[in-house]
Amino acid sequence: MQKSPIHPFSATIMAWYVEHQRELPWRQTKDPYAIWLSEIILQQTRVAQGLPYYERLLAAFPTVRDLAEAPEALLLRLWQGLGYYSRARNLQKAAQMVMRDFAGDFPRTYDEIITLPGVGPYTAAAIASFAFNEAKAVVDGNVFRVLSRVFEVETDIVSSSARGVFTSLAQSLIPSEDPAGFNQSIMEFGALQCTPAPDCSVCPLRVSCAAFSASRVAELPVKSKKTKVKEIQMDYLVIEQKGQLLVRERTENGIWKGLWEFYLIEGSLEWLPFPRQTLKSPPVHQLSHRKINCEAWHVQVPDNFDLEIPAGYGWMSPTEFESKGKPVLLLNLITDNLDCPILQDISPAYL
DNA sequence: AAGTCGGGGAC
DNA sequence: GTCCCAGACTT
Repeated sequence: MQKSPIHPFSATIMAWYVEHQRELPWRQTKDPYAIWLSEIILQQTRVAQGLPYYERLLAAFPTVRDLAEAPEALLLRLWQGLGYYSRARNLQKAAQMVMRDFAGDFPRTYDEIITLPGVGPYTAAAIASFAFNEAKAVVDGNVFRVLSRVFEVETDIVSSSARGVFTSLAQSLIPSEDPAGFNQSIMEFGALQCTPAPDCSVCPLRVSCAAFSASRVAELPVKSKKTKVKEIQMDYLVIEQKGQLLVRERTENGIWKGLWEFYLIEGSLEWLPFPRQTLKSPPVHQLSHRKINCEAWHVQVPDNFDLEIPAGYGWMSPTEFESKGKPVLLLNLITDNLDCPILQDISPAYL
């Protein structure tokens, strides 16, 4: 088998990487479990935001067995504040699959790794290359940006064909000698040098970058879609009786599944004949796909009143509620109303 | 192919 | 305000 010479692009970014790489903990290990954990955390998440979660989760669950056997509620509490909570649920499903289907030994090939829930083409390529040096090119947001500019690829990165186009290109550039180094290099290059608004004056690819030569750096990559934001209302009653709170787990599919919340007002609340004290409303909770307006009230139910418990809800002590994962919206609600005594007993800390 | 799913940082 | 981040899953 003939060894193809390394492409100038690959040589340049890999040399750049040697000089400019950040020291990140998941780059110091070959443990596929730790690498997998880091990749799930970093999906659609900046390094700075994910880093403390990686340290904390790896300390709490040092092995895939520890993760597989953990209570899901604990995992979601540790994931609190990171968002995309299905990542955490899939993470544990995958850990249990590794224990059951792979005898506790993390799968070693791209084709096996991608069968794990929560692991798609990007993550499987990342794990296979970083942990096992399999020559599978990663394609993430950084790779779209770098390759679209350097080679002036105008394929809309939102289109269904984009992944195939960019994967083929990246795969043609990956050197068989060091797939892991190439993958790390191109992503780090996109994260630090070829950023959305780059400083091309210090770029080592300046002379060979097609977009720079054509003064089209700002136009690439092409991305057509713009997500529209729906505005919704979520009002809460902090219902208290005998030092307990009326709360529930969000079990339905959708936003915040697996997290816990106070009594959510969906329609009218005529069923509750008690005075309410207005709580300070958190500012508008802005998500990438939702704009959530929130109002909240505190209700003290007399000890001797036999309240009819709404379906799905139950009484819980503030201490136990603290141990559950909660949306940041609720953490903000708690933080903003610490003059309400029962809310003082719920630590609003993320970590 | 389009929609859903969080939260936050950079500009 | 806009963009997008080491994307994957559902419909």
